[in-house]
Amino acid sequence: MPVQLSHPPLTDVQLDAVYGALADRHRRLVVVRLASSPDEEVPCTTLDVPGSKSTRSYHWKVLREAGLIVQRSTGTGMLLRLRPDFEERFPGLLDSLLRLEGPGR
Amino acid sequence: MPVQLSHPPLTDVQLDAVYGALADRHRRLVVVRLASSPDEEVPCTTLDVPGSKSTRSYHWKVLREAGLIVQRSTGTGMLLRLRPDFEERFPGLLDSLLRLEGPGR
DNA sequence: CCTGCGGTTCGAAAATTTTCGTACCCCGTC
DNA sequence: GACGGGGTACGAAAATTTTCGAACCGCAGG
Repeated sequence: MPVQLSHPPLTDVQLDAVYGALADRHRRLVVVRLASSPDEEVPCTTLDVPGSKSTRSYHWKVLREAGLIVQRSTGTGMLLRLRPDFEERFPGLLDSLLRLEGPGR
Repeated sequence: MPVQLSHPPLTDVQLDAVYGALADRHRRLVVVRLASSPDEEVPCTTLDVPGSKSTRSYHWKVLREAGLIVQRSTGTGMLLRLRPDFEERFPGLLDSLLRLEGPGR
């Protein structure tokens, strides 16, 4: 089995988790990057998150469990993209983030 | 001296601190409450934050240092209000919070 | 088939956040 | 002026988050 990645139902995700996930600058910048092309799947190797590979993996998990991203394995590498239904669950939250920390900030 | 409460210049406040402060539901609800009447000073005794008095005091401090609130002592009790220049520093962030957790949610 | 690369998970250690008690302060009241 | 109510600051303990290494897995290439 290609490793089970838990993407919780968004109805289970609480604001605590979302704000908690966004309380880290590197994670915030990942979200901003993904949001800049919401339909694109981005290889996680291209994302600027410091630390060992287990640390990076931990950050993807935090973002996943906050409902912010979808993570898909391609055997040879991981792809991340913005979770498309996030906006529906927490409308406006991402807009607000992008306005504060979007391109050019 | 009536106890020195540190209200940092908003330019010093980072988004990390703001999202961190909002990662706690009780603190979020305080902000929502204060935002419901932004010019009003609310006695902190009326706010629903559980814990001992030092714990409550700690939460005010977190909110203060995130630039979210202004805290004023009246000798006989503390008054809190929304920090008026917060919106200017982090435009849209409060709106987003209120939309998600405002009255009736 | 073996090896290397890119990943996850687990467990432990480190760092940070949260909680509380205690000591202390200010103010109003008796 | 002593007392009590409402607060902050500090220090220690508890809880949570973050980091890392080690063990492991799947796939692509030689």
